[in-house]
Amino acid sequence: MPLNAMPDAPASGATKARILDAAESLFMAHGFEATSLRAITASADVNLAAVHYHFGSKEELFQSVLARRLDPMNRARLELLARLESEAAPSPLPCERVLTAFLSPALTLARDPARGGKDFLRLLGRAYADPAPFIRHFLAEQYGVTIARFKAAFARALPHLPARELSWRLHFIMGALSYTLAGTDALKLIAELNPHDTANDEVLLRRLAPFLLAGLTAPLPDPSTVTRSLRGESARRRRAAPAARKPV
Amino acid sequence: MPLNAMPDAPASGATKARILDAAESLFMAHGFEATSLRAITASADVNLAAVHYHFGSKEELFQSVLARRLDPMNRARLELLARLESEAAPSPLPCERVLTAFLSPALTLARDPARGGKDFLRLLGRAYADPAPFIRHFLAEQYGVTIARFKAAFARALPHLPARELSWRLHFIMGALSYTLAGTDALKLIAELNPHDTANDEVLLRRLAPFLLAGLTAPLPDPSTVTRSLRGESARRRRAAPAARKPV
DNA sequence: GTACGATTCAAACAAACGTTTGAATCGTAC
DNA sequence: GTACGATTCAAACGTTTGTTTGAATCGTAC
Repeated sequence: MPLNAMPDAPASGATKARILDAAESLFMAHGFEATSLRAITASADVNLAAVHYHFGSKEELFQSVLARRLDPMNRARLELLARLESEAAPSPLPCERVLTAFLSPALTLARDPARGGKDFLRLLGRAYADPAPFIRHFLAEQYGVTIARFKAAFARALPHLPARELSWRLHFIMGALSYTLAGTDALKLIAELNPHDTANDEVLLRRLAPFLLAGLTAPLPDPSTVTRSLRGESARRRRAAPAARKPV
Repeated sequence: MPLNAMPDAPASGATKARILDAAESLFMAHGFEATSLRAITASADVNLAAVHYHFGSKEELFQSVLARRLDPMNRARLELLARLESEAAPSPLPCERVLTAFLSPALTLARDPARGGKDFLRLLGRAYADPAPFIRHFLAEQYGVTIARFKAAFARALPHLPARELSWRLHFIMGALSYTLAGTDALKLIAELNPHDTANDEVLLRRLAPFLLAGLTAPLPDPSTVTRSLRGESARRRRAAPAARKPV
């Protein structure tokens, strides 16, 4: 009898893939430490030892879960950036299009080739905030060249921006992006974001992009602007010369 | 012999505080799940059972660690906002000063009353991304009124911005802030941010504020702007009508 | 059918976990 | 000094953890 090529057969050779799917979902929901291998293998309906047979350890499983989708996403980012740059040549690619090249592959992934796209992005958002060395090393290796490439593209688009300022702003962008992707129900903290919005990642990124672009192209900070009113001497100055305030 | 009031005595009544300090540091470094009570009590040099005697459980200890600094910080935020608003009355408080009222107490905390200020902010950044129910419930209760209050202040400063758009942008702000505060060495991913920068939180927030302000006051998103080039038809349009691009 | 590498399985491993217990100790009021 | 509540302590509780083992099973080539 033909045992192979059955679409929903649990005993097919897809044990490895089923472990990856279950692990992705559970790691996303509870984090790396709080997810046990027994919970994963039970959810995937495979034997406990299968994880070590196919992946070697829990940490390697986690890295495989990330790499399965991160790898193609970063490749798509680099390819899209190269394509847009060659189209715009010889003039440098404008800032908002570099940003598009960075965000849109994430959007495509969120819209889910196969299943788990959104779960994965939330997992990725969590991984960014995890200080575990094996996670940080993995992300650094996986993201290093991509970030460097985009940083160079942004530097060309924003020649007036000092390199260190650009580094910080890319850091802020990664923060807003990963936090948004992590999509904890901290949303409910803020307000009446209806379920429609949270479900539609395209709407989400269409709102995120202008926000990030504005921050990226913001004027350079003025040393006296932000921390001025914090020491308690703002009352008199505020009333005396309100027009002296900088239009940040 | 006078056993009390010794500054560095390990046997003083400060057992509870020593547990809080050690827990704050270790929770920051390894997260909630990956930090064991045995590691905490060993670091604090107290008996293992002291945690349950003084706090009841590991989860309640975690909440106490957060509340010890979050409570005063949010109170300072609300008081500063009220002070600035009353100074600006009857005109509404401008956007950048509402943002200042939100950020500067975090800066003050980072500059460390006593010790552990920076460790705590990194811990808080991690907690934002943690989906554990008891953490989310705690943060929602702790932050609910503060966020609502600031949202109202921002709404007065930005009357043209739809309420839902404002909610999203506050969400992005929380993301960039918490990710920055979490301060994982993802910094090293991006670039040559020298140690001086990462050590100086004032510099950090002075760079974060203009970024966030620009995003907050960005023009409303244009439906066709962001996702346009993502489908693959951008080449012809880009060359044909470059002037049609919106100056987002 | 027989042999063999790849895979799955039930069972057990030692270690670490959060939590509980009950006695020992401390500080203070009588 | 005696009594008492608050606190500390060593030890053990039962569970769960990641990992390992060795035999059973499968799929395929001879």
